[in-house]
Amino acid sequence: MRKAKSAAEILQALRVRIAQQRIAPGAKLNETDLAEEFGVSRARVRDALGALEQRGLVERIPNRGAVVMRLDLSQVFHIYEIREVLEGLATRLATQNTPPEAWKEDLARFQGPLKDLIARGELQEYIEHYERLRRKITEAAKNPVLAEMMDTIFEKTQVLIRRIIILPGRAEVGRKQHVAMLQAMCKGEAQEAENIRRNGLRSARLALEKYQGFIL
Amino acid sequence: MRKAKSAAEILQALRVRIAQQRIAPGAKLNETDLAEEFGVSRARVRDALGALEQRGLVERIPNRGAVVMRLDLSQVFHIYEIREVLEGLATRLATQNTPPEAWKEDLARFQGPLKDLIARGELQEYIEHYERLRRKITEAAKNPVLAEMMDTIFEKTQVLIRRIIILPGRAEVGRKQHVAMLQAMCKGEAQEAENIRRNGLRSARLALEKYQGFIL
DNA sequence: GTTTACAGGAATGTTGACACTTTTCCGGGG
DNA sequence: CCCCGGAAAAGTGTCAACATTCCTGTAAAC
Repeated sequence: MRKAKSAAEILQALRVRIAQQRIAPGAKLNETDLAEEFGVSRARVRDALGALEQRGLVERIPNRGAVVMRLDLSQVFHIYEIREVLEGLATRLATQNTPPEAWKEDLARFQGPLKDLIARGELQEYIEHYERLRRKITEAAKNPVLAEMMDTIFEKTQVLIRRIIILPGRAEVGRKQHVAMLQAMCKGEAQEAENIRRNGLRSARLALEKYQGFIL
Repeated sequence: MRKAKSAAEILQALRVRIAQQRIAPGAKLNETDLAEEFGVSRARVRDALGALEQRGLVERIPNRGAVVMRLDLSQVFHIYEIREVLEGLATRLATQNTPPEAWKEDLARFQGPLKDLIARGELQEYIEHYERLRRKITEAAKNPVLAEMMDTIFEKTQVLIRRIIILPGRAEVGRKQHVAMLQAMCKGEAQEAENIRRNGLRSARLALEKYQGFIL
């Protein structure tokens, strides 16, 4: 029984657990157990579960409790179609709002060190750099509503990144696309950067489609 | 005290009330009153308020209750930036998923009768046709996740449509853009339709920017 | 051996009461 | 007249107990 936490903290804790698959898809969330673990009353846990339900991370079946949402393939494609346009928009806005020099160091990182990382198969570290750039772009877009939407939709498929990136040649393809995108951003070509980002996510979706049997 | 309703029904009822501004922005939602009105316990109302909070329709201030979210101008622009790409995507998907003939009758309606409607100032009826087409496109896109997102983001600015449409010449401009979009859809040119829809929403945003003093 | 009925247990849904915070109202003082 | 306590009222946050539903295991019947 840990220290008592607020409802928001419980929500956040469960979000990362689900994103990291520390709770498996389809697993049941026991209200009583969670209440005891977090040191709060069941009502608080229920609030958090309600929020998770609204975010589409769990499904609540009447009288049977909350289970972690299990996403089927079609849903994943739907999400990737949306990510295509949302992240494209974020890229364009970030390019427009930021002086081009700001992306120089990111470009250098993706051209040099990260290439070696991928070659050596250090994918976990590569993922961390990828997510860092993604956050930087999201913030630079300066659109809180967009940031919120991207978060809620991204966390649904976060678990898939690790599986996509190990597909044959996929990591290197993604890196090259990021280099091209960052080059456009360094030149201040917002529209071009948006197009590149969109194409990048579309190719990721197509790779998913091709290898779907190996992923789900 | 009406008939007892489920939590989902209360949520829906409050959603439409807020969308129609039957509850003014900034107004406080009294839990006890709502519970009595809907004939349910306060806990149910609290669940519904929690859902509204997650959707960004109300803001909950500790120990002071839930107030209807009051959207400032910057937020409106942020939302329109997102609508631009989301509705553009929906238009492209709808065009790809549907035989071109399906849009013929909509095109005819926007070319003929609706032009007269606008000329006669029957804006309310025009809005209804507009929203009907919008729903049809959303469904034809066959992407439930996208539909859900468009709904949640659209309902935040729904109240503004009536104010934008009365701007000088705005209704007619919007109609012409819809005609152009539907012509592209009738020819099966999905990419072109997406671009037209995006430009249409951008021009609406610019009109908002220009006349912001008259609207908020 | 399989199936069905039933009882016990476990988990969720619901309610009402209680504690705490904020607001309001009233009276006194400056 | 205005302003400042302070107590009462109203409203929200929290909790624990109760009701209901669902799952499990056992035993009997076919």
